[in-house]
Amino acid sequence: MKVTQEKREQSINTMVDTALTLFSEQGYDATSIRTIAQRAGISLGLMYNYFKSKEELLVEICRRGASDVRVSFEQVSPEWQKMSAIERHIRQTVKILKEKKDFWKLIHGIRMQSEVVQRLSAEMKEQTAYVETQIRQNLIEAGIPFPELEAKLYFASLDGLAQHYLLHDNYPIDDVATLLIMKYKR
Amino acid sequence: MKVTQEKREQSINTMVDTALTLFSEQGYDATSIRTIAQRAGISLGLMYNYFKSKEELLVEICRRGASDVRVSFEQVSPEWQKMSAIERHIRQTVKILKEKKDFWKLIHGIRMQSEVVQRLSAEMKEQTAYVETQIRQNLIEAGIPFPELEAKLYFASLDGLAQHYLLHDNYPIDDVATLLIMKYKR
Amino acid sequence: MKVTQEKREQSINTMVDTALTLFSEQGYDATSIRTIAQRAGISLGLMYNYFKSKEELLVEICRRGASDVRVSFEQVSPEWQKMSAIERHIRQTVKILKEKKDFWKLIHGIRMQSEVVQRLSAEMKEQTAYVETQIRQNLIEAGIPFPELEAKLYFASLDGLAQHYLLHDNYPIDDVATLLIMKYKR
Amino acid sequence: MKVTQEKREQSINTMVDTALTLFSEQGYDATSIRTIAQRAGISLGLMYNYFKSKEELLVEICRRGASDVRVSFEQVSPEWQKMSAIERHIRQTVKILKEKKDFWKLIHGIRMQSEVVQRLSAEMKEQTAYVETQIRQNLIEAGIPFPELEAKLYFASLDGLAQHYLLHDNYPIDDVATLLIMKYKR
DNA sequence: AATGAATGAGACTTCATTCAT
DNA sequence: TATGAATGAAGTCTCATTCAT
Repeated sequence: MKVTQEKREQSINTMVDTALTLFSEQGYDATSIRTIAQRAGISLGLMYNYFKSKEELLVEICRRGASDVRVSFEQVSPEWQKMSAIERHIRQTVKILKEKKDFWKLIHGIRMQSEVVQRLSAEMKEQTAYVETQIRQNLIEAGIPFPELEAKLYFASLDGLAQHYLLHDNYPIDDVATLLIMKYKR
Repeated sequence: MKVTQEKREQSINTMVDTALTLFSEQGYDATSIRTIAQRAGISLGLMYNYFKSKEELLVEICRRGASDVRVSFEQVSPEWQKMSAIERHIRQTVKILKEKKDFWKLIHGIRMQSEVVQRLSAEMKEQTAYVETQIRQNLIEAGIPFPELEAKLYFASLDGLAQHYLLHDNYPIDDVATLLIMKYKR
Repeated sequence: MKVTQEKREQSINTMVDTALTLFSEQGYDATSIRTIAQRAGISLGLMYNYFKSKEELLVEICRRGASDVRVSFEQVSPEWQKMSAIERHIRQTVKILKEKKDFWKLIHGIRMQSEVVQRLSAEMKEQTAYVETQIRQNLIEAGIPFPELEAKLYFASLDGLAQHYLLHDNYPIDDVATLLIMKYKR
Repeated sequence: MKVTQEKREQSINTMVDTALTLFSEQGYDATSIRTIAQRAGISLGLMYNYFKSKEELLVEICRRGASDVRVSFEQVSPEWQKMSAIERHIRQTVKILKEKKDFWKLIHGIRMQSEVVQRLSAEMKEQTAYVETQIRQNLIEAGIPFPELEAKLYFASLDGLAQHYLLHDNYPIDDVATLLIMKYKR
């Protein structure tokens, strides 16, 4: 029973990891279930013992990704304690981006078309609503005019940063992030 | 002969326009040639008289899009004469974005996976290299440190702005753009 | 244009005929589209140019079958003019059964499970409602008690006859039909 | 040991009952072994410890159904003693039909295609040959002409009755059966 | 005896593309 | 030039069945 459970989870992990890699490399649509199965070293049919469909597999990948984000935002490393909310947010975003580059490549690659990802985005927004509130609060406290618009610009900039990091090799994300942080210092 | 030529061009225009609309609505992969032909009111086979393949059609769409960008950047409206290079660049970008929303939705929707679009991006970069130089020059002249990085941040921010405009309904792009411009005033 | 139209119809006829034969031999579920295509000498994909799905093909077969029934019931051969409504109905039913044995084998083979066929049955009932009225009227005029129940028994008997004819080789349907007719003489 | 034997039989009973229910609801082909196992609350693999295949399971269901028929025909309730052979046969048939509606729905649903059921039908004919002889004898004694054909018509009518009872909700089978019986009175 | 993970053939369906007319 | 019939590879998904534990 326990062995079975373990085997099951191991298989699922293998599938999810392989799928994520391939999805991020070739795109969701361009990756066939057969290819995933082959690369994962399992049979085609096994996928369907655990996931009702290809989309379900995508959903699971997203669920895990979202979970990782949540965890990552919850555990603030000690050295970041004294940072401003914005600096911490940027640093954390960059960290997550680097750690889960595959996942974010997948997300950014399909978010314009996929309903799944749009649903996920909405959910993640809810999760990180607290962070957003902090950011906005921070902008207000800094006496910055138009804090609402300013927040929009902030998120757009950070998103663009992510996009370019995912799109270009050797993008100096840390340096550009530092520059962005400086814009909001004092 | 000339009439024929005109009919030909008109057919092509219809095809390209219809394809662009559908691509931006449903995505490139999810749109079939048959659907395009039906919506364009022409026969399936005719598409292949004008375009060697579906990808060729995409290429043509991109060519036209790139051309529009070039034209748009060349003709500077009089009222923008006295703007700074950056302000002008942002305003023009926003203008192009609004005018060709379909096109940009398509581009942003597939640029992460499609080689075609990556090639196009490279080409467009070459086209707009002059603009980029101007921007960088402008940053330098403004005495801003790290002009290279600063340019990267600038383009990332503008790209993020575009992304959010394309992604969200009723995005107040003009206001956010104004805010971005203000960052570079003086 | 006309040629195209003809080719189209010819292809469709071939498909429908082949499908009907195979469906009646092996059953609807057990017959694959691939098999139909092979036997019809056409490519697999062509089916889907004309029929949205396997079920749609079944629907078309049923439509044609129902149409045949309607036509058959409309044209009463001269020698049947003087028959009673019931005798004529039985004779016509037997005639249709023999002429379209394939079709009826298919129908009787799947009517217990298939919604398609149940819908069709309902439609055909509407078509032949007039006949049913005639039968019932006839039973009433013959002074038979419980005409409603009697009509039910009549249709059940006729249906059972059909069933056994379709199920057993060399079933003497004409003789049994004659016997049934005699039950309702005078 | 005996306990084991009992458990075994109980498991088998559960499987057979569940399978019968599902087969009659959705049809034999449309019901998967996995679904049966889930609904029966046993594991997928266990089915194959008791039945070599899905068809074997069908065979067992049919065996039991046939056995029930035999038993039912053997035990004649006292009140039916004085009925004619035909009246008794019809009443018994209706009784069996009602008691095992699931089973008969399954049988009637697949008998046109399934070899299994055709084999079973043949076997059941042998089993009930005695009854048939009685019926035929009865028809002869009643001085009815063409007793062979008459027997065929009789069985067809009864079969049609069954078919309509299985096919339509609230079918007044008792009343129609009574009417059929009356046809053979005296 | 019992479990359910694993398999792979095969079903339906879509779609870019070709080609005869 | 224009049509749409025809093709067949490839994709997703199902399912009876096997087998290690």
